[in-house]
Amino acid sequence: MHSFTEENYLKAIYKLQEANGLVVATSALAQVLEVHAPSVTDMLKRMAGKKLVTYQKSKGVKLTEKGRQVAVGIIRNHRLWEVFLVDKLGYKWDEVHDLAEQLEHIHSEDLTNKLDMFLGFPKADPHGDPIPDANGVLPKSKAVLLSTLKMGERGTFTGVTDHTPAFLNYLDKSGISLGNSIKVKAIEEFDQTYTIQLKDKKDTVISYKVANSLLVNKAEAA
Amino acid sequence: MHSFTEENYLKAIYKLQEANGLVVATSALAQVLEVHAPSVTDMLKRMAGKKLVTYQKSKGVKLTEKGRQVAVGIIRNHRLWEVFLVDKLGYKWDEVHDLAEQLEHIHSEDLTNKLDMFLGFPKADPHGDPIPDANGVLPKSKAVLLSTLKMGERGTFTGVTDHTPAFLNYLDKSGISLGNSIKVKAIEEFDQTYTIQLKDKKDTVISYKVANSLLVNKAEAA
DNA sequence: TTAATTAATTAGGTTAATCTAATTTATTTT
DNA sequence: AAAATAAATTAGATTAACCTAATTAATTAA
Repeated sequence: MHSFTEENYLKAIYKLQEANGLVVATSALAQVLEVHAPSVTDMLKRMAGKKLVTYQKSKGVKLTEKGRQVAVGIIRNHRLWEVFLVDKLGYKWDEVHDLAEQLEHIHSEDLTNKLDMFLGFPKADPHGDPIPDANGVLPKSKAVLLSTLKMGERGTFTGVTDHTPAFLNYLDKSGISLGNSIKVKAIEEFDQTYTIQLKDKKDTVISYKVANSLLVNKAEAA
Repeated sequence: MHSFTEENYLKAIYKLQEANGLVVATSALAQVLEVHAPSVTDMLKRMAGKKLVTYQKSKGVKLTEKGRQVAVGIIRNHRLWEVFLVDKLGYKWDEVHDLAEQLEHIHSEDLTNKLDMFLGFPKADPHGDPIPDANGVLPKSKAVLLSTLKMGERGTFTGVTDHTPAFLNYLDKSGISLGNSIKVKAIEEFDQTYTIQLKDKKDTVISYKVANSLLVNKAEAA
């Protein structure tokens, strides 16, 4: 079995690879894992020895297929436990991340699958992030940033790109919840402030920063 | 926070203290933790430094109050997770131990308490072992071994002292389940084999070994 | 394209948790 | 009580995961 540390490296590499391209830099890993660069170099060598990553000196790392499987498995665990915490235990969506960081390392495929069933095979976690299936397949999402919509366009709010409690709380406070349909009423040219209309609600003004952190499934043009 | 290793030592010391008396021997710990004696000596010194145990060279260890609190907290976690696994995920009582050994180390009192509530504040785990409350108080049980009952006496089966899957499976196979009322119909003098009557069932013959691994709440004499 | 800057690696250490082999301390047995 | 046995400790190593300081490699700027 893999250590928690290895699993955290794998997850971090996976996420950086998704976000920024093929190869991941030592410094990027050091930053997200909150360790110093030489520790990363060290660890990557060990992980390369276990065929979890391909590592080329001073060139960065990539996951091997084996590494990707492990990484996706952990993400699956994480997101399922988040659903459990919110749906079953009554946690709020901004409270579950740290607990899920612990729970994701429980080693049992069987438990994961039983949990999945218990939760009713959810397709996304409380933040709208897709849950990989038992084979490690992630549903391809067609969601786009709200900030890419033009005047008059509509969509359904399906996820966030900023997972900080601060941002999630802001959304709660503003009455913006997953599943809401949103229409762009106006975009201020000067500072790209968005005026949006939430289903059955009066218009709300959000900053570009916010619009750029919300994922929506764009409604088909009528 | 304490490491998983420390927590496992604390739990082991707690259980040995309960079972065998005040002070726990290095060798006993080495055996249950499946490590070698010098590792135990080493660890005990470090734990004594953290005031989790009182350790006297060559004299054995005891938990401090602080150590006891941590140990009982872990046992609380363990047993609550076992209830979760059986009641919510559909595991059998002989399958949950190893998973609970992992889950017990999730660090969050709040999670433990929310889980407790979600499960309906169970008083015992699937094997009948009592669950400590949020203050670390364990309900005192008056259960006795079935092997201490005399001819004609009755009781309710409330727990086991042998938690091995093999034994638990044997009980399943024999139709002996937690909560069953049991009456001693006969005790064979020669080998102490018990003939017992299960509620609504025909008589069953069990060995002394089995009778000595079953806990019952003795019925008051009418 | 050389110089300056930034990123990554090597070298050498630390800590927790383990090990084996050797020694010391306790407990039994004669 | 001395000898034999068993239990515990010390001594010295190992491994994973981290660190700082020094060096080398890669990138960017002049």
